[in-house]
Amino acid sequence: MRKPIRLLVADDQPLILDGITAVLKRDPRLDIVKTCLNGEEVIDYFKGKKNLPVDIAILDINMPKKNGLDCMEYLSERFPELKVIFLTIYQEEFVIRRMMELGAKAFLLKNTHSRNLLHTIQVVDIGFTYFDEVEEIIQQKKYDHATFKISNREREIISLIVRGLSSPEISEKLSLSEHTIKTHRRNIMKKLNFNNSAQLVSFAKSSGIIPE
Amino acid sequence: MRKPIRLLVADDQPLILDGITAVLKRDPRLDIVKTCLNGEEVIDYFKGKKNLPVDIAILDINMPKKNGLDCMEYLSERFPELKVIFLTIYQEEFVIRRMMELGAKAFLLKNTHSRNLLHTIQVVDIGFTYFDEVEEIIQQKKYDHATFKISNREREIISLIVRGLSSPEISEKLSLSEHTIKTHRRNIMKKLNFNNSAQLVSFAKSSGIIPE
DNA sequence: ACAAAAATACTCCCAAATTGGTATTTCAAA
DNA sequence: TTTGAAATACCAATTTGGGAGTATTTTTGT
Repeated sequence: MRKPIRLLVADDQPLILDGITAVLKRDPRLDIVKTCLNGEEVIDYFKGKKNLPVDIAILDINMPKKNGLDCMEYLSERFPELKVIFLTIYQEEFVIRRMMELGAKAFLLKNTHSRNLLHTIQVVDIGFTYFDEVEEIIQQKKYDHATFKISNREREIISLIVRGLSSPEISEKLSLSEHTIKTHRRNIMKKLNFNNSAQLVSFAKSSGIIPE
Repeated sequence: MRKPIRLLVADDQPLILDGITAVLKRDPRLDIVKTCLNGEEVIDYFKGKKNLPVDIAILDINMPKKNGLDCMEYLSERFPELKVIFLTIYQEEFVIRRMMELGAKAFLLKNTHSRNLLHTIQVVDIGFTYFDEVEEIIQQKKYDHATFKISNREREIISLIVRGLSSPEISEKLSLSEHTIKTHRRNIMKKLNFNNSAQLVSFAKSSGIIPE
């Protein structure tokens, strides 16, 4: 018999991690070597390992501490042979681009069926790639390239707006002039092509562009 | 041996539904009678049934078609003996209040461990209730009775705000005076205790109070 | 070292949102 | 049937947000 495929699975929700693990355990060709609840755990696991301890890492993108993309960035330097499959509920273009840039082997939306996950693992193991719905996602996106040209400061301000802070409150919190915040807001609105903050918050919430 | 506990499980993400099901199947005292991917499926399953077909329904709150709360509202009229356990990633006071109002037997955050879910099922089966972290959630926000008294019209307006419409646009769309919209907005903000619409949108998006 | 991008900060103007008060009509429940 | 809630609509005051223009400093990439 072939050697089983060694897997690492990371998801920040224990129940879901347990669930995915339970599904995978039903397949005897798979060996779940390690499960992690956040990105730091993933990195810690690989730290100090001389040889590649798993064949495939299945990573949730949105995780506390370090997200899945950050993990992969770190890991693929040290272990270029490691194959990574991403799992996420979000389908944002900038995330997909980043993921492909990093050399991910597969991408699955969380609303997939478990047989798809099992199938993808097999396919990736023998060297293929699989990107679920990615073409549709990239095509149907109306936001232009500006979307992922949001700067870190802008992202930070979006995050505070989403958390319900007003401009005066943001300027207070960041120790900046209220004028500066207004400029940032204006630039954000222009880049993303919105006319009011409700649209911005709505977008930010559904897209996952904002951490947490 | 005791009769197994008959379960219905509903979650809109197939992988997670599969995962939860796989976890539950490991316990021989449990019998997963039916799984559903949305609220309509749940209701359809009960429709036409004379006798209660399951003992406990485990419902995700945020589901397309009909959400978990709507499901329970419908089901508990016809099957008051049905025990409902809610699963959600959100912990909005509004939702919890509504859930308790409807007579839910338990509430679990999705970041719980699977052993908690198994334990909760046992506990609920013998007639107890279990509300995960609910006291903390409710305590830290002083409850204003108005919270879940958002009217249908108000809900409709929240929905339009979330979709990015301004007050003039809403008044246009609903053929109402702009004054009326302003009054509704004021009442909404007061009832939910928010100071700006970003907070409202953020809340609406997270809590799932708005049917998409 | 230099050019480009990001971050900072100011001007002015207007539209929209927020907060307060008041009042009428409609409708369902007690 | 009457009470109360919901939906409608107005007036007024203030704050915040959105749009346009400009400019300086700081950081980043080549």
